[in-house]
Amino acid sequence: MEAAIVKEPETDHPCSENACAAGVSGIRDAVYVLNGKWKLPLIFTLTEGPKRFKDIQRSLGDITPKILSKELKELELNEFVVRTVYSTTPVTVIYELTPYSKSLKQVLHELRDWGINHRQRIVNSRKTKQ
Amino acid sequence: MEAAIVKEPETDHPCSENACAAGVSGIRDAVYVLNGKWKLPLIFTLTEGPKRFKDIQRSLGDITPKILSKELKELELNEFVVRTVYSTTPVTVIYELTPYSKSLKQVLHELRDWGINHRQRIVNSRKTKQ
DNA sequence: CGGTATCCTAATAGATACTG
DNA sequence: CAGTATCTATTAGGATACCG
Repeated sequence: MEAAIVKEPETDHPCSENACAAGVSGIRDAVYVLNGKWKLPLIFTLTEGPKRFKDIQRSLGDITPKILSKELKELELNEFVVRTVYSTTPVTVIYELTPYSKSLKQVLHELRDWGINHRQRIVNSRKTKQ
Repeated sequence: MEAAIVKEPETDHPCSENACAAGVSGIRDAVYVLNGKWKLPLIFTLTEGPKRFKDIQRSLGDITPKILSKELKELELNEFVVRTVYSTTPVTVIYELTPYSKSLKQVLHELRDWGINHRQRIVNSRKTKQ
């Protein structure tokens, strides 16, 4: 993930015949840039508006500064996030989504709804089991 | 990921105040079960219909049998996939999506479209840069 | 074909402490 | 506040070989 923005799009998953290719590799390309436990939640929380480092940390609950820092850098590299420094004392740093990252709106929306639903399903299934 | 189906839904990401919680934790719950490089592509390829182990492997391009086996087991545990064995010689094993996994249809659709688009964006940006 | 077994690397992630 | 440094544990993922 050192320079994902110029990473060769994976043209080399030799799909069985022909039709399957586009779909599977579309998904793979998406998963590739949105990898890991934190990127999607992080982008999602920034859809609520620009936030400071510490605020993002609080929103995500239990991410350590080291990981958050790394994730933010990757998102910057891939042009999802912009970082702005204000020379207050102490400095204020604001992270916000780029216009491009708005293209993820539908994905995030669907994923969030599905996740909420899925959790509910698990909770229910445990109730009926006992 | 040993028994994700009974894993405690993560109620413990102490969101800053109130409104942010539902969204972020919805996303986190979704990412939690759909984790890793392969689950989404794997589910996607099965939306094309039931497939055999080897066929799935080919569809995904470069997944090793060990990883594929592990991923399929996790998807079975979480009730996304059903495994059926037919007593031919040699045996035929078919994997297919459960009705529940159809609930991921919109997610997969959006993600695939986004991925295709994202790849195109990168290709274009490289052209204009040179 | 449908997997396991073994070995291995690299990425992920967290704890804790510290700095400008 | 906004991170970095260090150190460590866990996991993901891959190579290769093999088995029924």
